[in-house]
Amino acid sequence: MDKQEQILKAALRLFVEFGFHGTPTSKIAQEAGVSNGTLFHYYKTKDELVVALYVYIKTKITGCIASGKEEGETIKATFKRMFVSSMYWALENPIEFRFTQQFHSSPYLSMVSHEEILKQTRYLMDFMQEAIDARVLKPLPTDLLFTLISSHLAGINEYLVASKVDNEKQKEIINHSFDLIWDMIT
Amino acid sequence: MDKQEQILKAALRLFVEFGFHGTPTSKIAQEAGVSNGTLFHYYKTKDELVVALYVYIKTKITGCIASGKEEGETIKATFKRMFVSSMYWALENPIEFRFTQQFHSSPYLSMVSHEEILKQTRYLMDFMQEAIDARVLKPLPTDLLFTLISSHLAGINEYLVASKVDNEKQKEIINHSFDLIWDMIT
Amino acid sequence: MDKQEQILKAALRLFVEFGFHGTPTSKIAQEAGVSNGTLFHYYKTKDELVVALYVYIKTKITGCIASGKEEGETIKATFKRMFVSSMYWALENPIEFRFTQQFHSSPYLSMVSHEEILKQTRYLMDFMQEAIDARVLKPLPTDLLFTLISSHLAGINEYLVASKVDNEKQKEIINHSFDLIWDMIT
Amino acid sequence: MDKQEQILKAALRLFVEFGFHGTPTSKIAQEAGVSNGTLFHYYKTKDELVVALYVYIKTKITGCIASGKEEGETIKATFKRMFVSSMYWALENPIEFRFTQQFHSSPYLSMVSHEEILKQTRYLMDFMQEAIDARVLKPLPTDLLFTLISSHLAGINEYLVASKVDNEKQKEIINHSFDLIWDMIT
DNA sequence: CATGAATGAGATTTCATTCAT
DNA sequence: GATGAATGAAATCTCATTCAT
Repeated sequence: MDKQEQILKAALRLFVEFGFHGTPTSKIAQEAGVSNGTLFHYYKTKDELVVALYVYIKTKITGCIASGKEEGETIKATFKRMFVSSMYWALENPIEFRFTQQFHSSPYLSMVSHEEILKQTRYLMDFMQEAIDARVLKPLPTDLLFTLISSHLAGINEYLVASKVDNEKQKEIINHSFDLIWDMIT
Repeated sequence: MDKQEQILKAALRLFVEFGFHGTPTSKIAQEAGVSNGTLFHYYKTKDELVVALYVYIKTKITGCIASGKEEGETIKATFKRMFVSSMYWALENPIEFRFTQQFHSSPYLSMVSHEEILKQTRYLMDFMQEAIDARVLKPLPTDLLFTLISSHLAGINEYLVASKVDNEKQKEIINHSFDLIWDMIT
Repeated sequence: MDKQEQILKAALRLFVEFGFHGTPTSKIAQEAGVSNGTLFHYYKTKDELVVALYVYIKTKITGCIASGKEEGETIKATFKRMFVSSMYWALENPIEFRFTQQFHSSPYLSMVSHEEILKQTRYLMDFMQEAIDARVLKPLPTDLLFTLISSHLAGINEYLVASKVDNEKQKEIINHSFDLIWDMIT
Repeated sequence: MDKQEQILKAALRLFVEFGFHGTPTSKIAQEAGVSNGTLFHYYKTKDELVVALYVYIKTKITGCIASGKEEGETIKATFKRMFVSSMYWALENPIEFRFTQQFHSSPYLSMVSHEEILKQTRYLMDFMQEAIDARVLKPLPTDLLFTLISSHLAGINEYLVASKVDNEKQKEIINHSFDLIWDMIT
């Protein structure tokens, strides 16, 4: 087994359950089945581990959202595909999603290099700029659009998790919420 | 001087700057100009202080949002008044607002008693239910509405804080974002 | 009510239940129904309170043991009366007795002034010396005799408390244990 | 060097001199020549250290008392051997003996598991039961016998330590005190 | 690469004691 | 006399991090 990945997996579970500061590195090592020292062999500091975990997860999300593009898709279709797949990713990976939420509202966020952030968001930013240039989206700043959509997604997700609706209803709400946001930005 | 309030003020500032765990109680006491023991005279534990601070701030927000009601206001007007005053409260009290954001995505949230949460949200929940009964709002669950609006507000606020637009533009965005959300929920 | 006595009563109960160091002065004050400051009004330090409580209890025991002397009693009869009344005192006042036991094997013992100790033991020491002079007791040092009898008493008491025997049996054991000790020292 | 044993040794010395609560863990670590953290690496809490020290010492005493058994010894001889070796152990290891005394009359006693206590006393209890079955000892409950002998031993020890008699005299007193207790229980 | 004993700075919390009212 | 808010020294315990094996 890849010890590095075991460490990340253990860290993820524990961070979400107990918070970053509520999780000692010793417990992560123990849960991962490695020694205390090994953790620090792979990650020089605890902070580095936290950030590495964030980048690891973010990369998975970005890949997931970007995939599935079909030829000749309309902008709206692309948008919807990305919106819906983000939504389902969050629903299917609640632990990972909660981790990113926690991370965003923590002092760790400022430890992620600017470059890394750009790398993660570039794809979406570029897409939105194109959509604006094509007169499909309203000519709003792309980061405002990004923020609006993200917070909308987070809101819907929070609701779906909290009020356990059945799959049918869930699908309906997701579709509906896409329409709402689409109306907002076009 | 009320030492209890001095402690809360100091805690607020430091928590937002350094995070809950990045702020030792000793620094809070020092910043508040009281002894270490005094802090623990008023709050049995650090956790208790954090929760007390949350309740203190939440109570202020709730009071602020609820105030200003005029006779004969339409539901939409009431809604807009509350939306706009929430927005301005967040903009005028960025420290307090960031604190509540931090608090919500922290393990401390689960330490707030259910009763306390109800007390804070009842007013809005009741209002939304009435608006639904009056066929003004869509017949969605009030907690979904609440979550949607909250995350929308947070999104807009984040954007306004990040991209420092002038007052005129700010006002425009707020009005516009109200229209967007109003379209979503009616 | 005499606040001083209330404090002593509360202290006794708490010291026996939680130990000297497991009992904060604040809890004593609370339990006694007086303010924190009042406790320190009567006793300058916690140590002083502990010692005062010891002297208070010891005085009661000594008085109890010395009382009941009848005219023309033989030395053995006097001895037995004192032995038995000590035993019953310990059984009827288990809290007080346990307190003295705790006190004896604690660093507080060395805080009791030599004079105070003499005052408490003089009566018994003198009596034993007379008994030796009268060739009734073996010519052993009185403090050895004292230690032997005390530890014997403590041993029997511990046993009687631990193994709850009925009154009849209890009486029998006490009488028997007197005979044993009497054989030892005569 | 075994750091764990160094810690126990330092703790023993300090506990006897200053009491359990008068001895901060920091001083134990310092005296043992290890860091503060090391102490807590071996013993999760101070309480755990205190109890571990007790078990450590008790095990040494028990081993010492049980050893030296010769073939064909009469019950009385075995009894005397154990009595005398207990006495000498206490005299030669006054620090250890005082520690156990302190421990017994402290709230820490209740933290020792029932099993551990049984393990320590089984040997003696069994022996006494056999002696009773052989009609050598009076048919008293073994725990009464145990308590009586223990308190007698403690009493004699206290006296011998307090009144520094010469070796000759000491031996005489020990022998004599054995005769006394033997008369009591047979 | 892997280990885990060792470290020690630092955090939270307790509590005897004081003192202004 | 009585109060209890205020104090701050000190205690226990945690935990990220290092390093010899």
